[in-house]
Amino acid sequence: MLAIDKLSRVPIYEQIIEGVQKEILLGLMKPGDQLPSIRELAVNISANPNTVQKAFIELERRGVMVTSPGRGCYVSEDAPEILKMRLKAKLADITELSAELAMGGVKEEEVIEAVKKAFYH
Amino acid sequence: MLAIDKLSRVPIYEQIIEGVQKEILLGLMKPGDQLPSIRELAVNISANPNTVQKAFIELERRGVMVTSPGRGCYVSEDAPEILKMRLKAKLADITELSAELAMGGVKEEEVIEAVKKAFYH
Amino acid sequence: MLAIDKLSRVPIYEQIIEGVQKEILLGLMKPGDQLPSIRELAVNISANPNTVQKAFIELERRGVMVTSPGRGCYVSEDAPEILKMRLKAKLADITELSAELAMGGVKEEEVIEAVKKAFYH
Amino acid sequence: MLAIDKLSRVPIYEQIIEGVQKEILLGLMKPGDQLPSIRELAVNISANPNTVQKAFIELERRGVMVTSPGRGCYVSEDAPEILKMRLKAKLADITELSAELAMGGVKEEEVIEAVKKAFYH
DNA sequence: GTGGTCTAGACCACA
DNA sequence: GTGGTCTAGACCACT
Repeated sequence: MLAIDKLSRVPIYEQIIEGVQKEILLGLMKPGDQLPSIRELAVNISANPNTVQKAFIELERRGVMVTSPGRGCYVSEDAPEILKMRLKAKLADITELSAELAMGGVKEEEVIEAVKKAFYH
Repeated sequence: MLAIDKLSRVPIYEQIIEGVQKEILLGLMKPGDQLPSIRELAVNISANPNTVQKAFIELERRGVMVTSPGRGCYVSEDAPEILKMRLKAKLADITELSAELAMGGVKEEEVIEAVKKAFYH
Repeated sequence: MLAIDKLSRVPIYEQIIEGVQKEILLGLMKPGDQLPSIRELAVNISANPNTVQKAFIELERRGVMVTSPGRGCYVSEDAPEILKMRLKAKLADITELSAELAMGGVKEEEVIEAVKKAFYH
Repeated sequence: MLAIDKLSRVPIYEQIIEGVQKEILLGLMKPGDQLPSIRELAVNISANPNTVQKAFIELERRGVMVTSPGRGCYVSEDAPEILKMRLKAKLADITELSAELAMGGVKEEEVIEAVKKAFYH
């Protein structure tokens, strides 16, 4: 069940996207699994079906799910691979953030420390 | 001179804030230095004065600049220190991003590698 | 045996129609041949009988098959001829698509090349 | 001014996409040009702003336009090139359609004739 | 039941 | 003024 924070500045539809992707990455959902229907999920998180659909459209665009009108939405075969690729692309964000910190005089050790905190936790 | 990308999705006023802070962090502007006037800067980057003012108000709120009504805006004495504090707070972002990568199976070494790229570059 | 892609955005009933017509055009089914029963086909492609029936109704409407209540469905005598007529109507689609390409500056030779690829292949 | 057929089975938002792309391909709109605002266009074609936005989101995803929140939407620099690439990709559709016709016994000359009709018209 | 499209109308942040 | 998000509720085609 997705955790949605309606007060967050992060749009609901993005939270849905992140939530679904996380479930797949964690193996809670596997390729071929059927996702909850748009209406059902909308009720569950008390959001509007249009908002859920917006998230699903983006997930399909990313190749993470396939939707078959009239039948439902399914986790795509390539979903895990695609998501791992997307994650690796985020390493560039780490580099960018680090560069910003480096520019401001933060020591390399401090940054690496911050990274390790995530892994030994 | 600030580099503003008008087609970016990053709000212009944020780009101004970031730009000014960067100049201070790099030592291009020092405490006591006078900033360009709102109208002057607005013309330079062909933006709306209201937009520039919004950025200046936020910079003052952060304690990075002080406004002396009728005389202009100046980099505050504590600006460099304040900005370095703000930077360190971003270490939490690094940890958060790393945790996300860790969850997806990215190896710690890969993340540290990405950090080092920023420092040995 | 019909090949149905349940994840396709093409409605299943259309896939059935296309599949049957293709078999007739290829001569795999001839006028007078009996088609599988609705229930049988539904089981074979694991689809809903209603879906199969919808396809059969349309095939009958097109004059490609005839239903003999209680005895089954058969390929009509005129099926091959009717299907060839329908195919020729698709030449208009080719013209329309070509016009679109022409408008965008694609050379006539390139389009003809694309056509030949289908015939010398 | 875009021509929208509300009775068409083609969704309005797709008609908008096609219409905008056509204007760019024909050179009626050039890179850097500002598109009508979502609300303005919605009024012009008497459609809902949400519908127009759906079209614009897709156009941006294709790299044909860039949108700058608060400022408006602009034809991207690469728009003409991108659209020409997309057109060439449609040559595959021509081949596919031709293959279907070939399978049904349509002569190559007839298909080429249909292509020429689009160019000598 | 499912997803796909559309309308009407609201509120927000940004320029 | 602009675009971005969201809700409520409708109608359609497909299964």
